[in-house]
Amino acid sequence: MLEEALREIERGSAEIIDIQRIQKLLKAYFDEGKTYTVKAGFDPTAPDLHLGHTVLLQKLATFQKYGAKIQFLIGDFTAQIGDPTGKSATRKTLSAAEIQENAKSYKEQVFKILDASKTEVVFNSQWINPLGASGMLSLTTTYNVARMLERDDFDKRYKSGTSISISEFIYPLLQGYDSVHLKSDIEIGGTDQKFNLLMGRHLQRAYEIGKEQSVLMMPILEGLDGVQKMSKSLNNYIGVADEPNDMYGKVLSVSDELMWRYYELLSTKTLSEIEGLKSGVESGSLHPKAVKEDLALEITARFHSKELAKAAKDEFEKVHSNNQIPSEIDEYSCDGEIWIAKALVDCNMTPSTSQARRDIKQGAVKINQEKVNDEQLQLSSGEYVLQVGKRKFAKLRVN
RNA sequence: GGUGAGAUAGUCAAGUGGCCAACGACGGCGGACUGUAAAUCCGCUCCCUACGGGUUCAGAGGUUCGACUCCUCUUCUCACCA
Repeated sequence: MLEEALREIERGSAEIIDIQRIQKLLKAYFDEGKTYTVKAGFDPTAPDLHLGHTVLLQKLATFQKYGAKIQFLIGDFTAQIGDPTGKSATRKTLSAAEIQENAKSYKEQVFKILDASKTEVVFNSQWINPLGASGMLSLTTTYNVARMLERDDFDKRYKSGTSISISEFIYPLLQGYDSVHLKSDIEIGGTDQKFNLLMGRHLQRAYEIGKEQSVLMMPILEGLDGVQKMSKSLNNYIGVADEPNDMYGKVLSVSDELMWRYYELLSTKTLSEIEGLKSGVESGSLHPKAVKEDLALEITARFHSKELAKAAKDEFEKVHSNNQIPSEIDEYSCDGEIWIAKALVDCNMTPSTSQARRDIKQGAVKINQEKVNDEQLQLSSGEYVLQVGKRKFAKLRVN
């Protein structure tokens, strides 16, 4: 049991510092039912979660299974500074109102994964504000500028003469101080957070609270392309708020290789179950597509519901396996005869008539399931189902 | 503050007077093959009812029959020096 718990906790992690302590905590839980705390900090700047963010949440959920109390920290104070990690320029500050708003939507999304009864949501302004100038001052005596500048990002900016605000030096200290205040046993975060996470250990020692948190770092999740990190700006993400059909389709579109990565980091299946699936696929007794469908179902169901996930699966099969028209498609109408290329633009299916012509030339355009060959085609009055490529559909009524 | 280099389509990056709507790579889109996979192969990739026309190569002027290519100024980026 302890063995298995450890395996699940280590699962997918990039680096763990002081694993022995985690072992001890787990042992105390299994032997005596003692709980412990796991802290994870979230920046309330970006409340639009995608699956990349849920990797951490998933890990927290695993900890919850094995006796952890989660300290879900919303860095409302620190967000006013902005984490300098990986940034090449000083960041803008957010207003208090914006932070509150973001924090709220955070909470709404997060409890789809975490067990609310074992989670304490805390805001670090609660203890940082009372710290006062003197508290802040004594915090700054625990570290020095030379070591701060060892950090890669600071180092680069320092050498190139780019501005580093003093407040940015404060950021890691405050994040570390959170661990002091919360007396966290473990803190988890992304690999990019290593410096900040270690600061927690340093400060816990400096403040002599009698423990030093273990640190568990999770890797950055790859996006749909399987290469770059999942992010909104690269448009290779699966959003937590995505529609069931989109979500299901996106999961199914990842490569087989990436599927295993997603299983490891996103699925609630146990490691041994996943091993079973893997050997099933290798031996040929399981079709990779079926395994991927299960993953897509699981993920869609988590953020929506079992029923909606099943419906998304059915819809998907209808459209893609059986080449039928989706049940819900956008409808448009226009007056009078219309040129096909113009119609495609008007229905938001192509960005320009030039593109529309190219698509027609390449045989990508269908009307009522029939391929269009004539670029000059005029649509007279009637109802048409337009299709470009495999996935773009629209219904057009010409009056 | 001084000197030098540079700014080209979504990104990177060729082109240094006409052959340039601009090589190539990546990305994206489409087609074939499939499991809407991946890999692979092929095509497309500024706009316009188009064998033609229009607007593009940081911005503004200028030279020229003709400029992405030459000159001037402006803005921004980078490197070296101080």
